[in-house]
Amino acid sequence: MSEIRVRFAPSPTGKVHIGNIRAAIYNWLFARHTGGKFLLRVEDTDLERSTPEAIAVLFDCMKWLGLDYDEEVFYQTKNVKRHLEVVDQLLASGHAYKVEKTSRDGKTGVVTMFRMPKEGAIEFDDIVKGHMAKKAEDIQDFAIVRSDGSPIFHIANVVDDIDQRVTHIIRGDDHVENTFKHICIFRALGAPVPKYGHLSMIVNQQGKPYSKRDGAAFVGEYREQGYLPEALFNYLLLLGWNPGDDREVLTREEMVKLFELEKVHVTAAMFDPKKLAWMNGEYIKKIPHEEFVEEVKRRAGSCAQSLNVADHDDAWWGYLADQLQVRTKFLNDIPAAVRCFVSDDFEFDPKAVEKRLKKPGAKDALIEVCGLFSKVDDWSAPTLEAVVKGLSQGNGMGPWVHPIRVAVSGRGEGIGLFEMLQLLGREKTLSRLAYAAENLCE
RNA sequence: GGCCCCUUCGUCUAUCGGCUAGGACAUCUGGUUCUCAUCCAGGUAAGAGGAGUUCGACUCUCCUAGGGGCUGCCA
Repeated sequence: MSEIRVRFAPSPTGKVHIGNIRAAIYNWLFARHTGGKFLLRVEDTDLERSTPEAIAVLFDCMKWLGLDYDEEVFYQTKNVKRHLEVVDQLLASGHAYKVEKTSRDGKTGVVTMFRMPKEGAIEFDDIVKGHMAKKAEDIQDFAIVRSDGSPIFHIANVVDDIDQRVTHIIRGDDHVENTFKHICIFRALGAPVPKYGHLSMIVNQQGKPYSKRDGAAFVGEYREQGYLPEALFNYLLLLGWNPGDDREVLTREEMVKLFELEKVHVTAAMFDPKKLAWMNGEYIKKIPHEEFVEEVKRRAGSCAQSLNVADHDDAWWGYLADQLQVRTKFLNDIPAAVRCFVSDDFEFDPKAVEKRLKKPGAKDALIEVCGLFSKVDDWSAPTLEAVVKGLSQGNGMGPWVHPIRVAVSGRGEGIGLFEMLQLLGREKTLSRLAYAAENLCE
């Protein structure tokens, strides 16, 4: 048996759909698991939409997800001559014929049709869907060359698969009906018929096929929203496959080792943004410390133009990142969370102000801690906590903690308060407490 | 309309004739805690419906219902 060769064959439209990229993931995993080759074919015959930019977006998405391919990229447009040669072959052998047809939009012209067998059944064993059979009489002859002389998908696809020596075709469910036709072309050409595996669709929360109207349907949008490629990859993989045990968060190595196309589900799976979000959080927690620190620095820069990363030392950034990491669900949440640390220009959440500062006693509490804090020599979280603990006398620090938090950060939630104060430093803390007591309390 | 495919908690799924139907997300309750988050403990929640085969069916067969795909000079 020769080596396994699979391909991902998208039309570059500038957007990479998640259903499509899942097919790429399954192809990639199948190739890596079996030690075969994962090929990329760009079906760029639609000259309107397949621009260099669109192709760049495709490459970018694949790189982002770590879908590396083997061999040279195969461009369908470069194989048109071959497609037409094969059509001549089919014409000569009687498997194809020309006929004058009128298209739906009323144009009349001569197209080349593939002649389907008129009796018997076409059968194949789909790796995911099982045995498939269809009576030949139920399938009409179909066009393979347009009246303008350009080859149509069916012939181009089959010829390219032959030329790329593809052994397994793993693609979307919407191609099952085409498979019966394609098998007939392979046979007419005397070429070996590849094995097929058809993947179910991903549906939205209404149970309908996922479309661009359902919010994030394109890979690029997840990237912009701060999802990690590993999380998207893992989530998409789980939509229709599982390792057979209770593991869900898997390393790339485990995925490659455990993936089996035979275990891919036949049923459509509903896309659940909540579970993806959870998984993203899981992956964020797993980011190595140093890497997360860099991520925080980078994102912090986007919320404070005047920020000079060097204003703080590595220990400071490391401490902040540690506090943040466990609470971060999306990388895009980072700027808002760090804003009060790197800039004095931050928003006060009206609800938090209402709830914590506009309350009787809040002003006095702030003034009181402000006085005590100003006398602290050792400006560290434990010391500051001891100060507030002393004030509360064991009755709960809430009356002090909440107003302080809102006063210094503008928000009702965030990292531990005393860690926050330590990071802010004495000067910022005291001036913000004084400002809030004076201007925001009643 | 015709042809093909599918149907377990709200969602993703385990189960390959023995099930007190398991896990995860979501949700709810409680614990830890200065908030949020994390973490820990626990709860609610499922075999579309109907026949049959069988000692026994979620697992096999058939029918019905519901859902999806295809039915182009799109891919």
